[in-house]
Amino acid sequence: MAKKNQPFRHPAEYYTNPENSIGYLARIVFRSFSRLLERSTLEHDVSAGQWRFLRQLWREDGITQRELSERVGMREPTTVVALKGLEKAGFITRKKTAEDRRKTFIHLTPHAKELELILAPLNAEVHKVATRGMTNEEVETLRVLMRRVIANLADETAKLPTLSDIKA
Amino acid sequence: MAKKNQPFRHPAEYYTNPENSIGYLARIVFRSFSRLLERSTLEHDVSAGQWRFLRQLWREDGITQRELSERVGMREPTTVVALKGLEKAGFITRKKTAEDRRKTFIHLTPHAKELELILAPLNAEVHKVATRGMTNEEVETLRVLMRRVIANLADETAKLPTLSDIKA
DNA sequence: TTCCAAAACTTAGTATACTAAGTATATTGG
DNA sequence: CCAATATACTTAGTATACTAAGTTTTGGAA
Repeated sequence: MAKKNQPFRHPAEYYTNPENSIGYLARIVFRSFSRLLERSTLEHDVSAGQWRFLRQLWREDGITQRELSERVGMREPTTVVALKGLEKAGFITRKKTAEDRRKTFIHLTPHAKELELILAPLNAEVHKVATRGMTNEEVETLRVLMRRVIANLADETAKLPTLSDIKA
Repeated sequence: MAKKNQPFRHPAEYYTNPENSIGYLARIVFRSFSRLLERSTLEHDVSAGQWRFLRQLWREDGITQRELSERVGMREPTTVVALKGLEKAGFITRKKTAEDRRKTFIHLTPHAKELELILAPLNAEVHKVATRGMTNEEVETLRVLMRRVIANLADETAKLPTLSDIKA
């Protein structure tokens, strides 16, 4: 990092105040959002973690585990564990084909499909609460800026080798 | 929620696209940020989780566990576990006083104090990467909007009883 | 055709974070 | 004063998420 000698936006001390740190603020937004959402979804026996995978499957049913991982933004071992739980709870089934026996396709059960009508509005409710008092423009600005931060960090992460790459 | 009949900002389907969800975007920002930061801090044997507590202690040394939990935005059991690790690693010491024997005060070791000079700039670096191509105004707007979302969610969470409160 | 590399998933081990319920100490109301 | 409540922390159990290192299957190059 910092190969070019660009000036820092602020001195390092500035970020010791968590309220100034994008990372800290994002964590609190995420956890608060998740906690509130889970209060509603748990009444339908769906945890916040499960909800994240169901949301994607409502959009695209029958994709592979790897595709699902990418869309949800989780690593594959996380997906393996989550799918075990979803399968056990009767929300999904896993199917193998002769075409490519490495792949596992994930399908929603009828029950899980029905849940969309109940659970999707609960998410919209939390969104409404989270953005109370904000204009549509402000909400869209927030999204746009977060996406830019995500893109910036993804670029940098792709650039840098991991610790294990270095050791190898 | 939704006691007043305010209109929804968008239909529920809108949020099935993760890219439109504040919660999803905040999670990805948080994890990307955390991952990149940890790459640097791990070289000094500090994990991302430990870093969060150290950052607060650099600001306020000698506070109680409860105060530390609040400032860092974690629940107390999380703090207990984190402090065990920090103590074992030689970053903090815990002190009891006769004044109030319930309280535990957390103090940085000299080594941990020295680390601030090394680790604080690493955080500033990640911040620089995360906000690359953004103006100071945009960065400040992002912070302000995230703080508003946090305040909105905190209000709502305080209002609602938890599941266990209902059962009690 | 066979061997090597890549792709898809799993397993193992760990860190982070929570809720619920417990212990010990302090404070407060009757 | 003392019982009830509140405060501060801990323990137990679980969910979420990761990295590193497997296994199995496929595809491609020699």
